Amino acid sequence: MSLRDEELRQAIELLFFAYRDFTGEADAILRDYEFGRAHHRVIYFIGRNPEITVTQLLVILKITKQSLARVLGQLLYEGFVEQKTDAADRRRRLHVLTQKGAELDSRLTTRQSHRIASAYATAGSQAIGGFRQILRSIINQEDREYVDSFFDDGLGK
Amino acid sequence: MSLRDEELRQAIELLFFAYRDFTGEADAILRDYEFGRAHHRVIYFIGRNPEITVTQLLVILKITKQSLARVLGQLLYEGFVEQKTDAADRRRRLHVLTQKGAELDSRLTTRQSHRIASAYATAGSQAIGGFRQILRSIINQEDREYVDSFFDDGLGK
DNA sequence: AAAATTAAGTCAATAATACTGACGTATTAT
DNA sequence: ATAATACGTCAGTATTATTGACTTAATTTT
Repeated sequence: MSLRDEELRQAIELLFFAYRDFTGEADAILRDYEFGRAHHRVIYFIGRNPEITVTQLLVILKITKQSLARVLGQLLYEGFVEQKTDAADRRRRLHVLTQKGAELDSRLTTRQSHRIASAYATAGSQAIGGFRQILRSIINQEDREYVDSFFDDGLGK
Repeated sequence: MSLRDEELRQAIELLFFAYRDFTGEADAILRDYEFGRAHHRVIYFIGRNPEITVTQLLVILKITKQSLARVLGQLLYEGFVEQKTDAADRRRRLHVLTQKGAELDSRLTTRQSHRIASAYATAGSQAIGGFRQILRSIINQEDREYVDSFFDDGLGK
């Protein structure tokens, strides 16, 4: 195996282990609520994009409507998410986190943020820039647009 | 939301999208074989660690024996993986890829490597270093040992 | 040599997450 | 009026994973 292949295999493994450990901590919290990773993603993206519609969630999450329906239905029923009709287009349902939902989002995100923050803390701003740049390059063009929407205007929405 | 929170949320999203798109391409190939991501991981780690035992696979993959049994059984049955008894300890089964398995591994890994290679190509060695350093920090202590075993001796095994 | 441990394989029952494909209804756009 | 969009829901299925228990074979410990 060439040095180059070895380098690339290492990157593959770094991504595998980092992603697994990164999500593992949140998974453990979710078990208390009898939620899975799918619930986490829905909560996360509603928290990140208040008043997001069903269609927008489907685009971001790239899951089928049926998968989303199950998860979103539970979150609505259990009061983590609230739905309201868009006054401008009454076909649309706008989704926001309730206080309960925001608390869970915060609990989950805090853990993951700490993990990132610790990694950032021991690294310089150059390393952080490299991390971000390379991850961004790995992402498909289509998804990059979403990511960039936060990158561009700094503080996001 | 503070600038710091925004920065950390961006990192969370970078990881989410990068990992999804990174695995998505391989998933598409696997569908042709009626295999899932679990099969990919088993093939990958057998390819990376020839003569690996069942127990070692369980430690790396952190799945249950039953989950592994199903996937590994299929791979053995369909001739992607071969098993031989360890002469030194005849309880152990050593696993290696067959030529067929090595070909699939190569097909999958080549795609993912290209994605990484493109990302690396436009970045400098500093950025690559930052990427690796931060991903490594995100990984749990226990798993870091495995990753480091390849880092340390440069070319690995 | 007997007892304990380890490695592997297998059983049954279950859960979470996702899929395909279709259909109905309300609302908005053409 | 007709077409398109947004949402919700149906039925049926697949994949990946879980827990917990048990057996067999081989090795290590006492």
